[in-house]
Amino acid sequence: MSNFFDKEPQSCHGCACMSSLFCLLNPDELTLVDANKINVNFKAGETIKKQGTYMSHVLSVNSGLAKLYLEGIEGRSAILRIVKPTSFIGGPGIYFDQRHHFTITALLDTSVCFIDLQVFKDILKGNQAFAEEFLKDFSRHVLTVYNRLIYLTQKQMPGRMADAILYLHDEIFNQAIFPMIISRSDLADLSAMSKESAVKILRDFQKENLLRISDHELEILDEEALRKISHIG
Amino acid sequence: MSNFFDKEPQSCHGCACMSSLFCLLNPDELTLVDANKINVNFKAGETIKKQGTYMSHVLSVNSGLAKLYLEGIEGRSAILRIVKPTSFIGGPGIYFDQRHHFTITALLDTSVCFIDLQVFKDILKGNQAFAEEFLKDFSRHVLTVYNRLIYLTQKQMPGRMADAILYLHDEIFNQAIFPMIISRSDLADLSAMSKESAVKILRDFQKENLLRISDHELEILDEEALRKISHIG
DNA sequence: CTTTAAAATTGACATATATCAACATTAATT
DNA sequence: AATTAATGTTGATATATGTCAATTTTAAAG
Repeated sequence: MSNFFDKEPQSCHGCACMSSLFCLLNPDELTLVDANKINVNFKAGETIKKQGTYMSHVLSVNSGLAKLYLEGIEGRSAILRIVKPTSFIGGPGIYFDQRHHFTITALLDTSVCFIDLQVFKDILKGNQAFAEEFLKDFSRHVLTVYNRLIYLTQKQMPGRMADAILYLHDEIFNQAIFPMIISRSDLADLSAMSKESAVKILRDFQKENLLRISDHELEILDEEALRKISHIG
Repeated sequence: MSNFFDKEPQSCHGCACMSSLFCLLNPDELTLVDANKINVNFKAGETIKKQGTYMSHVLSVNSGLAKLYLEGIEGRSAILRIVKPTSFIGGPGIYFDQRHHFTITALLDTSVCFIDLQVFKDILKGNQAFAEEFLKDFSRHVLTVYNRLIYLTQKQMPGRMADAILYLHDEIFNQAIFPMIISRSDLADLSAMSKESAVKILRDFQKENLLRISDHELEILDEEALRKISHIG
């Protein structure tokens, strides 16, 4: 899809891919970011950041799609969020131990800007509105994790899968039909079950005409029923 | 246990109960906190803060013990942490929506200071070291929630219960024998299982001489074995 | 001290869920 | 087009876990 000519101007000034957080920077701060960022393109499937590594930069996703997940026990994963453009990605390591506490993998070809962590922190110190918005973003993330903890531990499989699909609908794609770029294994990691169980639940949902998965797309046919299943648990 | 005469000086200056975060305040800031805080004593069982209510203050636990939990589905709870003195309690509501996103209940008679949120925020703005420590504390909390999410969704009951007990040992009491002030129901909420299952797992642990629960205390008899169960899952 | 309420305990049972192994389908590579 | 690898699918089976109902123990209240 990308070729030699579609490269961006490479300047943060006027960058259309800038995540909303950075809109709060003044021109000087933006110049500083510009001078201390690296832009990298990842192919689908590639690892953007690996849990446990040193955090030298914070991230901003310009285009594409990625999954952000905790690496758990014996190779199992818990997906915390699907990252769509344009999103800022920091994490608890910024102020705790300068490590990444989750792994990020590209689901599609994905363009990411890496912004020097020290520069980012310096700007945070000097720009109150920026700092507040950063904290708001982080807090919102924490709330989604609270929510995930509840629904993953207190609902059973159909409710969890319904929540995963409604999450994709409400937060990522915002339409009843969306491309099925998330594998059954990913859906299992989003809803804390084995991939075989995920397949079976999805089959049941299709039998009951709640949704359709074919031609690389997922269509929600009965949103109300899905919400009901989510609600019942 | 408390009587008319054991009241504190009521000044933050030189207060022995101050949580470590507030040690980073200068005298003027501390005076400001002092003038905008309320101290309240709760009896065991009382609700200190209720999820969903407006966040007018942040909290500091001076003495006693409390449980901090998410209210989930159909009255079920997920305990995020046991709060021991002296601890600061903020939460994602500070910068997101000024609401409390968890409920806090006293497990013992507990003394809490409520510090005006706006005053707290104002001090954060002006004191960089204080702000950094606040963020570090919040980030540490987020990491424990990540950890909880993994172990609650990827381990089975014996591993989860072992983790709950080791959490009490490592983080709260720091000794092999500690008072059993946490009910079976609380242990169930700490390890995401029914209280009947919690009872059965604890019985098994006692049969295998991993621990002893009697006379209102819990003694860890075989820490290594517990850690092994935690590790295996 | 007695009564009542709350918490803990138990076993039987139903069911939710993972695992396994085999197979089918699709995508990637040569 | 052929081959390989990855992903998806299925049913049979074992097991983990919750629910229920009955009972005991402990704590609280009069």
